[in-house]
Amino acid sequence: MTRAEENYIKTIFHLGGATSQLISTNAIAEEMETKPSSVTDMAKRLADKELVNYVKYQGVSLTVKGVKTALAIIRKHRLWEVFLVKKLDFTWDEVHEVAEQLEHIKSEKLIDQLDALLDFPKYDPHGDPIPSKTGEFKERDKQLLSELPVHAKGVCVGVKDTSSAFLRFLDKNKIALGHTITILDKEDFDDSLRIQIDGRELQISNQIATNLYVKKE
Amino acid sequence: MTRAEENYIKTIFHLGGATSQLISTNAIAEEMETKPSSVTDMAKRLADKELVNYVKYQGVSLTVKGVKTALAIIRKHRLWEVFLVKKLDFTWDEVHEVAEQLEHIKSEKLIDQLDALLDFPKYDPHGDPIPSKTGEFKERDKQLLSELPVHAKGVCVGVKDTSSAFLRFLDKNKIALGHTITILDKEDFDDSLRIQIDGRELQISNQIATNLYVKKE
DNA sequence: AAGTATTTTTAGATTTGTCTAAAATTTTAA
DNA sequence: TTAAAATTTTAGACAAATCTAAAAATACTT
Repeated sequence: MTRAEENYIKTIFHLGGATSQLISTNAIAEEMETKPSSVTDMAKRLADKELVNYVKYQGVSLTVKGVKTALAIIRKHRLWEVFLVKKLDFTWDEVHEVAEQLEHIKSEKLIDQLDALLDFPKYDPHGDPIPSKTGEFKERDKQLLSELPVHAKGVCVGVKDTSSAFLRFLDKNKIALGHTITILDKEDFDDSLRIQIDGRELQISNQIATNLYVKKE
Repeated sequence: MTRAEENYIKTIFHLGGATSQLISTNAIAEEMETKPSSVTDMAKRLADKELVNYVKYQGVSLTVKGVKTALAIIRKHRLWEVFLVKKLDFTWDEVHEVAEQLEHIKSEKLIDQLDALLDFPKYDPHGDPIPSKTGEFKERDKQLLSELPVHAKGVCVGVKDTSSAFLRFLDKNKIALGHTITILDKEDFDDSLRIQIDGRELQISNQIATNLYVKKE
């Protein structure tokens, strides 16, 4: 498996998951910041290797083998993210770029031992679940903060947007995974929220609330 | 810098160090298990980037910039080796292959933090010195065990051959870095040695003795 | 010093992954 | 339902890194 192939597989999983829904070459090209014609070329190569089903003019979906491959890469990516934050004091907005490189390192022992060093973490620094060695992968029970009714309480368990800008905003406002958030009030006009977190009161925009995952209490 | 370029720079340093001695394309090809014609191509590319001096039909040597690059890669390689052994329980014969991959990861913060996590180690698991961030690099004062006279004492500080076969031999015979070795006797016929190590007596061949570095006491 | 052997380079081909521009197909919409 | 718009594929080109086979340069040897 080449690095490029791995990146395509990961992107296809990101866009379509394990479903058989066909993902267009255009969508993949957009996500990977490349051209549709390049995607077509790669789609054929991946189909030859039985990692994807490719239907001309329709798109691609991952085969069982492709899903397995994708989960292995995601497992590596997220374990490395945990390592960077827990052991090397990276902030959660710094990890992605380096993990993108580390995820391609080939060594089963390396990943198994890293998993052990980190105490077999279940979630990465953004709250996303880490697939097990065998590819088990349970999406956490969660919902967007914006979907909670007034007076409801939830524990912050993840972020949808993982951009540096958003993550740094959260750091600046001391909003971190594990914190309990209570919705004090909703503003109909702009859908902004008044929340309580960590004993503080905060006014947050709808854009923030639609990118924060919470687990209802 | 591409991965291939980095590997060439590393090999040239390995064969010629920081000297201006020209290394033949043949020697490089042999070391890298590739063809001399491929080395010629790369030599031109590296010369374009001012990483090597290339003299047609004579060979290449590293420029100052090339040496700096080589030391940065070696620093990364050796720090990762320490990490694998100290944190992930790799044995010293398992680290090379994985470190070959990890040494190409690009992130200054990653290496700085890794260095700190490992407590700023001075030597890698094979006893080779780790260049500092600024490229400082002092070869340890050492000599081959085979060069020691009878009754001399030395501390084991490194290995010349880093093959799995040799390293596993050392493990099996409980010869490790830091152990004190005393030469009890030399056999003229085959240059084998009778040594004392860790309270035990051991007969070792000349081939072993010419691949073990000690620091005379 | 000339001729052979060795080393090194050049020329041309291959693979991977990418691109642009043009052709083919599918979708949308009047 | 047919023309226009959008999407997707093909064709041809390019760069990196490699190879083989042949040519060129250097080194050895008598």
